[in-house]
Amino acid sequence: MARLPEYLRALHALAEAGHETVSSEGLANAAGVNSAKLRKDLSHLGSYGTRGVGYDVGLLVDQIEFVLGLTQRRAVALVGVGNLGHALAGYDGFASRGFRIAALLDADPERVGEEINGLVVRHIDELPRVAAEESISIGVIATPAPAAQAVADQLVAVGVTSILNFAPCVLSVPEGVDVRKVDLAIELQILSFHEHRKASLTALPATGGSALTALPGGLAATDTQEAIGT
Amino acid sequence: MARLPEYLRALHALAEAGHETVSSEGLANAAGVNSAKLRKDLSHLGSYGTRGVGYDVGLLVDQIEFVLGLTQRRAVALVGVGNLGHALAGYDGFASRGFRIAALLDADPERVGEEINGLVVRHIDELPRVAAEESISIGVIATPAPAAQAVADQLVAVGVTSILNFAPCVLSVPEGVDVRKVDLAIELQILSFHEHRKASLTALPATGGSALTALPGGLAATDTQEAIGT
DNA sequence: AGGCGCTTGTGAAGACGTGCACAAATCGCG
DNA sequence: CGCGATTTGTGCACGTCTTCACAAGCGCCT
Repeated sequence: MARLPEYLRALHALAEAGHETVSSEGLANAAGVNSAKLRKDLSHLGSYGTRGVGYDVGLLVDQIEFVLGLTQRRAVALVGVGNLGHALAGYDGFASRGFRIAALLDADPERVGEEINGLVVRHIDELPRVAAEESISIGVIATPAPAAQAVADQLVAVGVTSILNFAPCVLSVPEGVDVRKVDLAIELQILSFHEHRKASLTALPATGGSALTALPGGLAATDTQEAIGT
Repeated sequence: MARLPEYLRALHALAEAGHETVSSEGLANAAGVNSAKLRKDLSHLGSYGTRGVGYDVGLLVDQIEFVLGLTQRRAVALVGVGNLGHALAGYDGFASRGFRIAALLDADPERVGEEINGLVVRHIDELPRVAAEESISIGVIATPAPAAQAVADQLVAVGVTSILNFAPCVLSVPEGVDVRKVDLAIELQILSFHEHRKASLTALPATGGSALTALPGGLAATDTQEAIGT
């Protein structure tokens, strides 16, 4: 499930806070989900808590890390060392969550040779050699949109089967290759949609507004963290 | 819907390519979704294409931009000018997609006064004044996790009702405030999960592996762009 | 040993999203 | 004017996800 990493993060936080065990209710709160949902998710893993007590934090961490394939530290190749790529290369959240940036690549000769965080930027054409040196398990694309498809093709060609795409475009990849997309502008636009909806609702509480604003009330973007607590 | 921004991006690309109209099939391909789903989404907007012809690209762009509330250029306050925040401040994708970064804020006095992309970093305590000057409609949190909740509270206090959170933690906000979360490490972990699953499957095609790896086959992360095209 | 409170795991019901398949509608051409 | 090609809009069925509610199990206290 896509929620497992969230549970894992919450569990790490709980472990650091000194908790040995945690109830489904407690973990659900920390992860921002329903407790029943959490229990069902965990039961799908075959993970056993103990009734009347809760889940063993350390054990659960190990189990989830295993399921997520984090027992090995995965090597990541980052392509595109522009604005965003630069930030990603310096983001220490990767290292602390089970990943190792193994290579920085860019097509711009101007950028090749630059050192970021102890890693030297290499030219994208060296990708085959890089892949031979390191066992790249995930490719991250942080290039401009027009270059993204070509980069994806190159990554696939050297055997990468998981790609995280920050470029605002859809990638075409062979079957068996997984692509996840993160588009910062889209996130903002979804928020903008909610803002617009909220504004229309408060401005025209009775009429309901024009046909366009009078969308079904339940029209909500998925994955939005609704209001929690106070 | 969360897919509207994706449609919008595809439409802009089509418009630049010179297309006047587009069929649901064509737009669906460009946006990476099923054509039936696209038609249903568009019909929920009350948007009318013409049968036998398709959708008018320009008209559809206007409609979606209106629904998303992009007719006005929304002001964004970015809090946390660290690694990631710095990149976001310099990301031109925001400006070109309907947003304007109106303020850069940070708690570190060291960073206050720094100029990024023509904007000066101000101290977070100036947030009320900033909010009075500009009509902030969205707040972006790019701080370390421990600071995120406090920042969120401050944003809410000055009337911000939409927050994009890059910090790896869940935020607690009052009802009526929307929070979207983007966690780069989680995206990688989801890919790692797929990698692990694929590896287990090919390694042990018959046995199915241990109880933990033998997850229901349909256990897939949502929002993943499955293989498309060749 | 027995009972009580607490927590997990799960069955069932409902909501929701997805995709097929087809009727209705429009355009172009003879 | 009529017909065929094409494409939208949508009813329907299906699978998935979510949530409630409760039985089963565990530990602690007496």
